[in-house]
Amino acid sequence: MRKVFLFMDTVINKVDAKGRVSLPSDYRAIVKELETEIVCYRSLSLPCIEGCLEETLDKLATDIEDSTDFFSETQDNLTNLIFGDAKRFTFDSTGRIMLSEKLLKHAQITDTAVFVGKGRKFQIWNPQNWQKEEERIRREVLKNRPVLKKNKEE
Amino acid sequence: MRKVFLFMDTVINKVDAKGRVSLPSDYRAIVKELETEIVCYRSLSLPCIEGCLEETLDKLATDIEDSTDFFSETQDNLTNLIFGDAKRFTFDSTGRIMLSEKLLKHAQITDTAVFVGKGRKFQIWNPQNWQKEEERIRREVLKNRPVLKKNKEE
DNA sequence: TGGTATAACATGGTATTTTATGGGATTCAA
DNA sequence: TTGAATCCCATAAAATACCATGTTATACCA
Repeated sequence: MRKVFLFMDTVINKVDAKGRVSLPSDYRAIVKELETEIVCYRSLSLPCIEGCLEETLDKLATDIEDSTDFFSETQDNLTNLIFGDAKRFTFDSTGRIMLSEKLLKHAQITDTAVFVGKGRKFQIWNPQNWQKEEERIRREVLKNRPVLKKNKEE
Repeated sequence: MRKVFLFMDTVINKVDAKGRVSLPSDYRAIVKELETEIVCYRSLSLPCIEGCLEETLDKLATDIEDSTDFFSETQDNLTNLIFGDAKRFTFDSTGRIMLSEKLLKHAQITDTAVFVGKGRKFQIWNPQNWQKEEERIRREVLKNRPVLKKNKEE
């Protein structure tokens, strides 16, 4: 039994006419072992789909409760945006999930999708968009390398 | 049960046409005893593959979560770069892992690879590149030797 | 200490399994 | 009843497990 569960790697899969995509087998293994489900929602800031385990969203709910006021507009807005958008996605016997029109449109995905591991989360991108975004991030992080180091060493 | 786990030594192994390489047996022993897995990714600054234990990356994920905000751009950038590139590598009954095209290309490895221990991490190099890098490092350390000594004795 | 037996290892090759993906059948709901 | 969602089957390719062999390192004994 493994001890660590991380979404990793970058894999490109096809999206068929019905909107079906194979979830990367590594991701499936995590879902199965933890006996949980995948949840997907539109990224708040980027043109991509974001996914995580149900547990992770549960933790987020707690964090939002703890860090914002029950009656605050912030809490209202956040919870509406996130949980109003999120949805469970179970995969079939061949390992595919069916992404909704809403999600596909937001990420501008048509016939190909890129899964990008983010540790506790992952993202699903249009391949061209992801390529641009990756280049942007590399430039950004290399420029600010001291920041990365600082975080690591603390 | 041993108390110390360090990747050490420098081992040269062949890479076959499928990209298979024997993981040094010492490394395998660590993975087995800790009941964990190896994770590899492209070095951010050098033309080599870097590897560590899954636990190490898990700790990093936790550190990033703790030191940056769930919605922050910093967290986004970092996790994309690190976990998007990293991948689990399990070895078969004969002790081999299968390196991906992406990794081999980044490290300019074709038919031979050098494993270099780095303590908690290790690196995999193209033999010629490693030779040059080692010479560079030796020169560098000799140049700064007084500083090194000073630190030790204080 | 020297020599031999034994075990571990690296590595080439092959067999088996898993995975991605297209297509069709069945079920469900509006 | 029609469109959509779910399930099931088929297939090719890729990943993985397994087997065999020569070599090196280790353990053992005289």
